[in-house]
Amino acid sequence: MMGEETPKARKPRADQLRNRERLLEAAREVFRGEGGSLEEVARRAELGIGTLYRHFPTREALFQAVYAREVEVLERRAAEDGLKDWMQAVLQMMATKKGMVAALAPVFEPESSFFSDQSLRIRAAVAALHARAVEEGAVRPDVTSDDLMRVLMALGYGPGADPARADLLLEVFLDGLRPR
Amino acid sequence: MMGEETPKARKPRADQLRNRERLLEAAREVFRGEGGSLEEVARRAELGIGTLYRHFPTREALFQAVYAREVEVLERRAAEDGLKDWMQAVLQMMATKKGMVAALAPVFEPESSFFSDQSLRIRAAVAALHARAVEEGAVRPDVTSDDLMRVLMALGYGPGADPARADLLLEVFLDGLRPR
Amino acid sequence: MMGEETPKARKPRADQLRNRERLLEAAREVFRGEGGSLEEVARRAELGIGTLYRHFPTREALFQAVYAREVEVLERRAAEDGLKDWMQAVLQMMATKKGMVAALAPVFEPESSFFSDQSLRIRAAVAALHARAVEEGAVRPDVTSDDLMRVLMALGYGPGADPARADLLLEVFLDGLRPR
Amino acid sequence: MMGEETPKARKPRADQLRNRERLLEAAREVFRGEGGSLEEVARRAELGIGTLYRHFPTREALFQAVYAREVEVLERRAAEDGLKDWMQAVLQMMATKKGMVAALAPVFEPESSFFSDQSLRIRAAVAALHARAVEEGAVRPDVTSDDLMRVLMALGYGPGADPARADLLLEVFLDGLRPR
DNA sequence: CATGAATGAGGTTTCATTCAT
DNA sequence: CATGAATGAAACCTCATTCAT
Repeated sequence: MMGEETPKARKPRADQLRNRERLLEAAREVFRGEGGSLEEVARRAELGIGTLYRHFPTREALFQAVYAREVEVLERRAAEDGLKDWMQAVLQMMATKKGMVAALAPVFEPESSFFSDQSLRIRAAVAALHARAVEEGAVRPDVTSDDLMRVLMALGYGPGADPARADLLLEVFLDGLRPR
Repeated sequence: MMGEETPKARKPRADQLRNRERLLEAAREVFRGEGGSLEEVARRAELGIGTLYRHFPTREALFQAVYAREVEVLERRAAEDGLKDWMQAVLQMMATKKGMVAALAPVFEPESSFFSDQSLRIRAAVAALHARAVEEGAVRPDVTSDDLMRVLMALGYGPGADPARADLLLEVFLDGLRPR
Repeated sequence: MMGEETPKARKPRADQLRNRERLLEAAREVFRGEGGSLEEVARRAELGIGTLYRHFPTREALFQAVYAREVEVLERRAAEDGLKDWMQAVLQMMATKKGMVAALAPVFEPESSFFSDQSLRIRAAVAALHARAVEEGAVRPDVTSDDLMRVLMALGYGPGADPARADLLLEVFLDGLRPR
Repeated sequence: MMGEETPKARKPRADQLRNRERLLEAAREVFRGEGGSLEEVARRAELGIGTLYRHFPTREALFQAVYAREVEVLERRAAEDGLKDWMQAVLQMMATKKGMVAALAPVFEPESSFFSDQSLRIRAAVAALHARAVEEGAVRPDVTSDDLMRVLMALGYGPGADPARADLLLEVFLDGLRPR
């Protein structure tokens, strides 16, 4: 398979990391478009399917690896920003790095327990943000931190989501969030 | 297969329509629950797979037909209800008739041009609702009618959407929607 | 796939039974030789893999179907013959109809509960044979009816089994079986 | 991988043998339990798969090597024991060291010519045992030494074989073996 | 018209084997 | 020599679609 593209050249061992990157990059591209077979990921990375499986023994594992990094960034920013800034930043990232979006979706589906690690971490981060905002009176107390995530996911990812409108709708929502 | 149920009677005409209905109903049920093969649809409709294909020559065709149905209901209600009532009703329907949700998603994806007919009709309906609401001062004029659809999709369908929270979040949005 | 062999000819519906037979025959041949993929069975039957799966939705189902018939024959004869005659007959069948042999193996593996139906039936038949033989004083009472089956399996199927020797060894066993 | 266990030492020679042993031991364990990939063998031996292949260039080669080992033991005992003791011992070994059983099976399949070396040796050993037993009048002369092997294989390995019953059935057989 | 058997492409996964390091 | 990453053939299974009856 590879042989057809580089008849003689044999990939050296040190390329392992490189291959991993290739697979992740390919996976990012493929997962973007709803669906996508692992075979396609391998093909796009110009690697054998076996290689993919060596690096990521299950579909889930690949998924997680693709998105782990994105989630980390979000988590970090949650610690630094205020609620509004953070939400705006998230929308921004969603607009530009489409990969992250797909990443977050499963995180907030309670069923998917295998994402628990990342899920827990980011939820904790958002919970802190939320708590601060409630204290400051910027958020009605009957709206939970999970609600905030939901809205974010929806605005950035839901069907019909449009980055160009997301900011405005976020503002609308934040306006509505203030306790009456 | 069907022959066993209607041993003698060779119904001529109305059965056609009946079958179409059965198929649509079955498709709705099957598409609801994440996936489902056409074979399963046919089985549930107690019809042969061949019959399904006579009525709907591709999977897409069946999808569209199912979706047309739901959209009509929404359209009708849009003419009767006020904005808030309508939105609540839509959320309600989303919560109970999961099929509709899946149906609507493509409507707001601009790429899917084959849905254009229904898409245009419901958009027109919502536009009317929106116009009234803006006139009444219930909606900031910089929020478009498509934005309203987005919000609905988001609350009812987006990742992590939870019917139990949707009503509250809709209220928050509507609060935020009022011109300052 | 079939098309390549019979470019125009389309198999008529009535061939369904024929196909079933073809699959069973192919399975018998393939299963004979330790292992064998379902794909190979389909290939040998000159049918698509999908067809195989339509007829036998699981590997187990195919297995059972292949051997159900053989077991029936054994069962019938058990009712008619005496112990020695029956055992000789079984060895005879094992020697000629290799399929049956493979059939019986799982029957006497206690783990495979899915064969329980056939397993139970034939065991019952042998138990009756055994009971009669014990009464007649032809079989030591500490040898069970399952033991008898074991011996048969061993002589007819075990590694190195040789039909040409089986009769003699059976005789040896029967001699040994007499209560001292 | 191994490097981590032996950080500095570059053992020159004896390690080779050691590795071979480790691989054989691991293979024995793995082959025991129905299947098992070569990768698993290597892992269990705490060696690289490449190393495995250096020692045993094909799966078959490994199999044979494992088998040779077991057969040697049997051969040695055949020289020391009497027939009954030896047969009991074999059954004993079969019950505890399942690996050996799988190993022996091919020996008595006349098709597998590659096992000929070991096959010949053990056959010779059994032939000697058999000859002695015939002389002593313990074995009907029309029963061959291969027959003895067959029975043994079958009782210990055939379908439905049960170590708990094997001893009794062996006794039955030996009883039957006595010339009338 | 209705039926459902047949098809095979395509997805997932495993594993023996090769080869650069 | 030892290593293990890479490979891809091959197994398993599902499902949209076609077509003879």
